[in-house]
Amino acid sequence: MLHKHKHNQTCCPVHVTFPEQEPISAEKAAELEDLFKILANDTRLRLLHTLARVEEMCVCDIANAVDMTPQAISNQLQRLSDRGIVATRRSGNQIYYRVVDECVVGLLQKAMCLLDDSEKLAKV
Amino acid sequence: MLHKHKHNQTCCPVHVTFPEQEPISAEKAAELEDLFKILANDTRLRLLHTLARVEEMCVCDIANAVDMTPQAISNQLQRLSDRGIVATRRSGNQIYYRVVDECVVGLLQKAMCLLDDSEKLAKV
DNA sequence: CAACTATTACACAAATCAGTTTAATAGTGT
DNA sequence: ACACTATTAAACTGATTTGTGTAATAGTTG
Repeated sequence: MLHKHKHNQTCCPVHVTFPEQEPISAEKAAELEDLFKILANDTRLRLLHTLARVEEMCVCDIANAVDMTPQAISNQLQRLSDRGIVATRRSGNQIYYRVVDECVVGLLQKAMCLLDDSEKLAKV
Repeated sequence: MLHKHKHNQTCCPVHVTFPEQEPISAEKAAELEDLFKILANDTRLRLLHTLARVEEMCVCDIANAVDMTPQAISNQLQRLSDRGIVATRRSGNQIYYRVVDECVVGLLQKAMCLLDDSEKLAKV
């Protein structure tokens, strides 16, 4: 039952080790917590995934895309903007959001891939 | 100011796109949220990082390593165990924890790498 | 300026969460 | 059986978070 790794996965490494001997610093752990926290919300994840597939999109269009109110969307876009993950551009009445931190999207992509892997494993 | 990507980073892809045209499903977003949530806590991150560097470790040793009470540690280890990220083995009085989900550790490693990248960028 | 649209700001209520405290459980040694 | 250690369970508190409702702001159009 412990033979979890079939070596036919697309994301998971066979074995991960941390080369450094030192434990992670409390400061770095806090930074990591912040990073994961911003991704630990299904609304923000859907916003990010939506924005990652287009050049830019205005709030009401995003709200329609995820079927939520513009207020709720604006709340979360603000948080993504505060972290520098997305940025805005005003054009008339609309405010257009776009992804500027590709790294975070890369992390999201990796996480989605991991989930797919475990689903595959679960089906065996 | 928008030229963020210097192409000398170690983790961040230059540009990430999601090949699929469909938006992420609410169900998958919820799964992702759960995955990131478990990582969105500095205590759990320190536990994971500690465990990823050894074969296995008992609760009191982990508690010492991160300088917290065994009760607090046990709380979080339980949550990691519930998700199948770590597993336990009893030996006498001690209960030894070990990492069994290397994928999650891989995600942690990638996140740490991203943070290092942004620090490097910030210093420029 | 007035009416309208798009977005954000703010206060709020419900839910979730982390660490503490206290108590219970499991195993060891005498 | 008893004392002891290691770990977990359960209840509790304070803090954080999310979407909602309402109001405010910015821009457009007539």
